[in-house]
Amino acid sequence: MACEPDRDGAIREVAKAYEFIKSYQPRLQFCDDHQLSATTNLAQSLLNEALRALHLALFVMNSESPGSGGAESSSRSNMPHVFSPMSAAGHAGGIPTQQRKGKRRRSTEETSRVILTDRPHDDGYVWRKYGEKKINGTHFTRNYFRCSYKYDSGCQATKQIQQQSSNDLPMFQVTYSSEHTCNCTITTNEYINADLPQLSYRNPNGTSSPMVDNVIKHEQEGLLLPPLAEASTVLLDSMSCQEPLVLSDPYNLSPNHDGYHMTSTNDCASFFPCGSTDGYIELAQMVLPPEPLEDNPFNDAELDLLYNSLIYNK
DNA sequence: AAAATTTGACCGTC
DNA sequence: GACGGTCAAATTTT
Repeated sequence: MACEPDRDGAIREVAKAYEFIKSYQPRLQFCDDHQLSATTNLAQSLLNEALRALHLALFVMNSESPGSGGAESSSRSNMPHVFSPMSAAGHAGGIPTQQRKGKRRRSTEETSRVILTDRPHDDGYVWRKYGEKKINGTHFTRNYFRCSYKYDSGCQATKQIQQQSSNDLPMFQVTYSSEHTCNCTITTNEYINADLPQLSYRNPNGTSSPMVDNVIKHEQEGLLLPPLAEASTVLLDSMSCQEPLVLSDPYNLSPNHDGYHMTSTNDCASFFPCGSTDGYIELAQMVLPPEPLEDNPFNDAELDLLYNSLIYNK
């Protein structure tokens, strides 16, 4: 893939930022819950989010390295993160001529979007699982979902969930195909109470565990983490191999007439253009503090380095 | 009993 | 023939 000319250098920079933040994080953990100031809380949240984002970035970048020998690298079907509607499903360019059992491969005209997330169900729609397959060259099965209102509203939206890693925070590649025509989104509360499709994930030790989205589990257990520290999603440009965007949890993927837009529950968000041109996503919000933090362990240059590492992989 | 999931079979594409 | 997306009967869950 034709990305950065110096990939190893970029990986080193991200790894450096990761280690830098990691080393400074304990400085913000001296306060107990009662002493936790808003500033420290925000800083801790930012650190958590930055660590998670950098971890994700490293994961993606290492996975993309040709011949890197990463844990997930293997044969053709376990392709790196060059997610393209053309290549992801091995399209042949023909529209299926029959509606019989077993019809497959979608046409090239059909829209698909690919994201990398640790919360594959958190998209505001109700899905029903209709299949599961062991895919060649991958360690995990691929799960197939259709819109629950397929037969009520004729909605043709489907998605595939493929676990990508078996880390403590398992990551999933989610491929959406076809747009929803059902207008059947659910609210956050409805989502929390909804029956979610069953999806298990593999732990590092190889055992299988039920997959429960973090936000649901935390709310059910009464454990509310700082909102910025919940989870991350990487939106992968499906056409141009642009750098992935790392999004923090307050962002919701919600449908609009064009597909999806991102909304934020955080007031101190800024808008940053994203280079994607395929209509998949054109604008991303990057959370920034409203003003310099007191006791901020980073100087401006370091923050610039972190920011550039996150956004541009510089 | 109804709804949801599982799983083997089917079938188009490569 | 291999692969993988979908179907649908069987099974499980609610």
